[in-house]
Amino acid sequence: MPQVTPLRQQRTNCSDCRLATLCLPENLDDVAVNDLDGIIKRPRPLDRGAPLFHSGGDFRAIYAIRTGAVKTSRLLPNGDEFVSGFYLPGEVIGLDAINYNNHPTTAVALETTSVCEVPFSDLEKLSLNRPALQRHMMRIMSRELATEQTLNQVLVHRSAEQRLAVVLVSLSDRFGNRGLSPKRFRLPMSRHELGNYLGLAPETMSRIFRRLEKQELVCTDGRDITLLNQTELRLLAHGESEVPLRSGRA
Amino acid sequence: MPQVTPLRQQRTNCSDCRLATLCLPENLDDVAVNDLDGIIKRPRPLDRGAPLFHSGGDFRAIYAIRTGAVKTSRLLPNGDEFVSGFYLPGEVIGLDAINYNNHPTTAVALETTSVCEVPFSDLEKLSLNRPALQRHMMRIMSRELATEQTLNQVLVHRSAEQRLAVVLVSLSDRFGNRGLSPKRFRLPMSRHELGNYLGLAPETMSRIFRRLEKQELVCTDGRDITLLNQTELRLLAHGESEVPLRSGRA
DNA sequence: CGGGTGTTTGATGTACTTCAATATCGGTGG
DNA sequence: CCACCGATATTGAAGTACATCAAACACCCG
Repeated sequence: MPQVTPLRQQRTNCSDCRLATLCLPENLDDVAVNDLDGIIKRPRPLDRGAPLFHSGGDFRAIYAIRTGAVKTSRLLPNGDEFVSGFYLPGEVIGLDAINYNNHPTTAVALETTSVCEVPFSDLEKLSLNRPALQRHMMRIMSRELATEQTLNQVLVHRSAEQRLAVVLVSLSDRFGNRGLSPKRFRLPMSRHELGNYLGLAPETMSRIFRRLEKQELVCTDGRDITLLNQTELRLLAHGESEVPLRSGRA
Repeated sequence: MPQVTPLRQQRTNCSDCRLATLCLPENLDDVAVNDLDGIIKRPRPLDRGAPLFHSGGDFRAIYAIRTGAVKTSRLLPNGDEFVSGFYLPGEVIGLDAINYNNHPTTAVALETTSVCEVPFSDLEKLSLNRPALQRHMMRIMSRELATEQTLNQVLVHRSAEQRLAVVLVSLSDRFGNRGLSPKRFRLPMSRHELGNYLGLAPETMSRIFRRLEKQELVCTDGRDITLLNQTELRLLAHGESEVPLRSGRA
């Protein structure tokens, strides 16, 4: 597109994107990157609360987040919402829709969010001739799978305090990998949403946060979080602290 | 291999396998099936308790179960075991190892079990030229991902009774799809293992089973299960019963 | 027929939920 | 800029589902 690029849309191709190391396979050659770039759409940013796709909606594309944050959730017939994930820049959503050809979850922007839209049929065709790309797709999905399994076990076998420690550490790592501070960050989601994700009541969230503060592990100011003692927080998250596990015996 | 096949090893290729509809993509032509068949190894059956692979072990292959049952679990440094999944004939394990190139879980046979071993590097090469196969791999992983997410929400947001209902229904469906009775089946795992998987103490498992029996939903005799009222059990499992959810409010 | 494992049952404890009320934040308009 | 409002967060008191402890019981394979 040899035309004037609006100021807002700098960095609209993969080769310039500073998230490329997270998004793209390492050993993808320039030609392949260009091909990939060719199929990617970059829709205008979503406002806070705007849906990226709806539960039950047709599956057409997967999405890589460029800026902002997204939550995915399932809506039950009775109106209950179950939050299933939070996604940050460089992360990919929609992979769980490939099999049934429609999205099991609804994805909503938690703040102003811009994404790369990758039409899946194009991606499939492209990856047929690109070993690196095919492998990358499998790796992303495999990683997601392993993460989800780990999460499962955390949620099932660990106390509220440990669950919260786990997400805080996870967010810290993810912010860190994106060049932001792993010590101080702002939660993109409400306590309510975070609690829902962890299977905890908002009141419990509040109490647990206060408990972590009393232990001088974290310091909170609304959604702003400061990790005061990462080492100890990680021990807590990994269940290697003195605190016993829930249902920990064998 | 034009040589005499031992009696035990009947049905040693994909085209004859009655699980092919579960295992293989629908629109894979005969040539492709033969190629696939060429890379698959069929090791001798595993005895009850024998490991298929170990946590931390090198990732070389994924495995499709032919007969028997397998459980996967993570072992914590302190000796605790977290059961992460149960797998039946036609199901594939090891996909979570692709990304980090080693297995996050240990897989153990719950009864005498035979598997198809699919070396992953061969599979990758093969699927480069086979759109149907590449798509199939993605679909399997996508399905696994969606399943895992659903499970997450079940475990986090639902009561012990509903969790048990969910696995029973799941097992019923899976046995049904494999040509076995969806009403009567034998659990391949102990109550302890099932409880661990669901995040429940064995004592709780026992009590919940008795509760389901009192409600005339199921009938148990050790590991033998009979589903007496599938409709109601499914309602319970899907949270549409009168029984309230745990932490159900939005 | 024993002993180890897996299951059941009861009594007690507790982590988390739920309910209810108050406090704080973030935005909007006077 | 402050007043106001709804949404979000906090705090306390009471209830409950499940874990834990302890002991009896069934089962299976030697």
